[in-house]
Amino acid sequence: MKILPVKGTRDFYPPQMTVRNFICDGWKAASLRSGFVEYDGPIFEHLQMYQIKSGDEIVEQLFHLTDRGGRELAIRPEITPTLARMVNQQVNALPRPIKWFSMPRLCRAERPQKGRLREFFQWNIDILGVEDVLADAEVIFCTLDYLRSAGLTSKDVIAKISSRKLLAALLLHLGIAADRLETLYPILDKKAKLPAEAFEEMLAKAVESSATVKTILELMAAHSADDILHIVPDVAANETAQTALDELQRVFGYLKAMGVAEYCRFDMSIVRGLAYYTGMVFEVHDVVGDLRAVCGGGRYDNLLKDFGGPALSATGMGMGDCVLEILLRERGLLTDETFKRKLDYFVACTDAALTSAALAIAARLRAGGASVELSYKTGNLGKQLKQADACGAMRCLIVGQEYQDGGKVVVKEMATGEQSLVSEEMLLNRL
RNA sequence: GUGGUAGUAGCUCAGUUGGUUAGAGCACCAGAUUGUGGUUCUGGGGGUCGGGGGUUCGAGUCCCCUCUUCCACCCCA
Repeated sequence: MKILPVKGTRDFYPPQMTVRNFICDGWKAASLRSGFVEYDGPIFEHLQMYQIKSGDEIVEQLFHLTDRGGRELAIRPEITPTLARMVNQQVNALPRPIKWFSMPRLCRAERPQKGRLREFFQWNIDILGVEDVLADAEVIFCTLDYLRSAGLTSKDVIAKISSRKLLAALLLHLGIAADRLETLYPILDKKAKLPAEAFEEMLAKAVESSATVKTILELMAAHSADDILHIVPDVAANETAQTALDELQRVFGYLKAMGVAEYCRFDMSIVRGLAYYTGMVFEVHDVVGDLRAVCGGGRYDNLLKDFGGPALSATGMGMGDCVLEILLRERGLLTDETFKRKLDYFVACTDAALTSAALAIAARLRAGGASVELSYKTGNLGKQLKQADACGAMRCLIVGQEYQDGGKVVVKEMATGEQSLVSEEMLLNRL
């Protein structure tokens, strides 16, 4: 019976694995450049852990199971709860600031579509214990630093940045009741995902005053502090709003100082659906705009307390591999040439009697740190050169008559076809 | 969970109103070529036509169910 792969999963054959490693290596390098240290947790956790942050609906969207002891478990659909649990467990022993990154394999029981599968990898960076917006700027910088290192320019991607604190202050200022904010966020978050009319209709249902609806719509299109002051002039006297605005402007100032300002844009329509964000929020999108968000993040100062720990401020970002890979491919940043296998040497042997000598040479080269492949067949040299070519070997060593006669091997440069006769000692000295 | 789309070799796809033993290109393996690769030529292996059921003398082709893919919703941590 033929067994099919599970819906929404991927098999990583060697070429695909090369792509995955390319992405993960880039994530890791960027994290380390910015001073983050790596952590990981178990691939499953208690189901309850995901309900704390996201409620009961979440159960339908993740893979859960009951173990033989009756424990309700879930395969992790995100790693932030694990991070919160791990940090809380050792919160008094961890040196501050806590700058951690991870590249977990996650599973979500959703219907697969473009840029979204049921199993994927997600780069997470988080800074805990820093209330200052410097940490927010660092998170955004590290994200952009990676995207830049992958070859994406400000013509390819844009970081849209806003502030939940600012949005909340503005909405309260406009007379929205505090207990209405949480229901309003998911609606505002839909602005870019819905046609303008449908969005306005949804908003009108949630907000009574049509004048307020109009003002909110104007605010959603704001791209600067001036825009906001123009739309709501009397907000200048609102202390909370002013503080939030000042913070946001400091974030942009820091991002400019770090040389990534060209990627960044203030955009009030970035809200994020989740209730738990408390400050800066941001998303990176492709400039063309036909893909879902490349990544998203923001400040979440209450989460650790919600997980039974002390109040500890936090800010972070998550980036999945699916949309990123589509984007990198579309921009020609993942080409076959990039992933051609590279091998230092291929050892060919033309006489079965010299097999041991060829093996010894290969082993010494390997001991010297070179990558070496060899043929498991002796004889037909043409066939072995063909294999050397297929392996992506830069040089082919031919162990044959010359070795028997004078202990030398033929070194053939695969790119040029140039050949030279070299002693084994000289060969090893080259390493 | 809802709607649409498609499924024939490892991959990309042909396959006539239902009609003999289902084809091509690429890839793979072998030979031409037992000491010289990328080119070329010759040959070979590889298919339960996604799966199951039905109609029919006869189904890759028509009907039903199901699985899977891709796309759009719901959701998006």
